[in-house]
Amino acid sequence: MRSARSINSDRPVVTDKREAILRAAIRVFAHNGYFNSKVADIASEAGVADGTVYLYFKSKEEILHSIFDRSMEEAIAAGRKQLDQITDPREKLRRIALLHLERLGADRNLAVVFQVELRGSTKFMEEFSAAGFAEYLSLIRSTFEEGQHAGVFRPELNAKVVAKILFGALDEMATNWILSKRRYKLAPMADQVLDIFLNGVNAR
Amino acid sequence: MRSARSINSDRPVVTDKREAILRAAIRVFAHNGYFNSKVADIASEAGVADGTVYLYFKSKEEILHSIFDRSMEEAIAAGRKQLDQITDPREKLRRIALLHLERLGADRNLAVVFQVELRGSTKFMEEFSAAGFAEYLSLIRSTFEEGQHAGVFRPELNAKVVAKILFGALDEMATNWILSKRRYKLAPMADQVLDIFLNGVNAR
DNA sequence: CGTGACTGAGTGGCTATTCATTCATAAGAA
DNA sequence: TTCTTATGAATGAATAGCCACTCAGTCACG
Repeated sequence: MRSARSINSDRPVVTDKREAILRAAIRVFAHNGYFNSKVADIASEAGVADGTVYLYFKSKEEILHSIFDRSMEEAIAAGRKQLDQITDPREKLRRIALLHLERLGADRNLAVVFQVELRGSTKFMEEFSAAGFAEYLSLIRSTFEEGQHAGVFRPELNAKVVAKILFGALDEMATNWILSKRRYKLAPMADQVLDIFLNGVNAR
Repeated sequence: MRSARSINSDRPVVTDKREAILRAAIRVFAHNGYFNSKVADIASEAGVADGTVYLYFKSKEEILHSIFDRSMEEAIAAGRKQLDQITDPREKLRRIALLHLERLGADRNLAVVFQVELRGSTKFMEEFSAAGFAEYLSLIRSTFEEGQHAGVFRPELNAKVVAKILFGALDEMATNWILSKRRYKLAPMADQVLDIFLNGVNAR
């Protein structure tokens, strides 16, 4: 067995083993929690030796970072692309909410890492907050502000607060979905949230 | 120096050292995170020896549990008491939201433990979820249902989902407040949340 | 052969928990 | 009051176990 290489690359192509380790880590973190997960567990879940993990990642912590960075990047890129097609701010927010819950609903393990493991320390929270969450929140906020200018949302509302409310509501849907024993589809909750939310912020 | 004893008690009064350790733990957990906190740190912060911690708590984990249990108990008791005085469901929800944010806003360290450290593992989440969070969510839900029966809230809404939305919004206010560098009062956010929320769920 | 990806046993550092010992105070005796 | 003994809260050094990370060696391939 050998790892794939791209032509003209002087380093191992990052896709093969690296990807396997990342996927394994998501599963292991989701099951045991970040702090209770051993690097050895991740390695064996990925079908590689302990040491191999360190050929692709500097530390256990970097694995968690990579999971977050990659997923967030994907999500935001996918989001922006879809939003370009839409002009109505209400419809944009609906799409954001739907994408949010669809993405988490599609991979329970990833959702656990996002909803639970990434929240487990202020250190992570602050780092991640700086990176992705803040950008995401501000995407919601600016969309809302568009709507205010367009006259479809109540102009006296504080857009920052509104963004947090919507985000918080969606976030709670996701967390509850993870913790619930009962299995149901997450994505459809988006409409219920939006129904109430839009009713609350619509200009009358 | 001696530990306080209640009259006719054959065991050390639990308030003195135990309380000191609990308070110290809140500070230490808030600063370093649960998993990065050493029992020795808690002991020294509390001004006792390492071993003393184990005279009052079975394990490090039990300390975290105790923090949660005691705070949650206090909060729910205080909440129920205030709610008894109110009949209008809208006003009840407003009071719940206010109490929620006032309590967290009053003690930043405790808030960090609640918003961040307690979320750090599915294990904790599930245990705590079973105990206190679920009860809290259902308090919100049943209050909302009262309002539906009284005809002040839209009857077609799913009360469970509505409860999660309100909780999620408040929860996000608290988390953001903790992570924010800027200092502002948390409690007043309750009104902004309720404004939008009630607008969203009011029967027209 | 040469290369370098891969291996996995071993190391070092760390820390939750234990327990033999100390000592302040209470209780009893004179 | 003063001395003696008993009690158990408090201590903190020592233990025991864990686990992230390293590195000397293997091996498949070109």
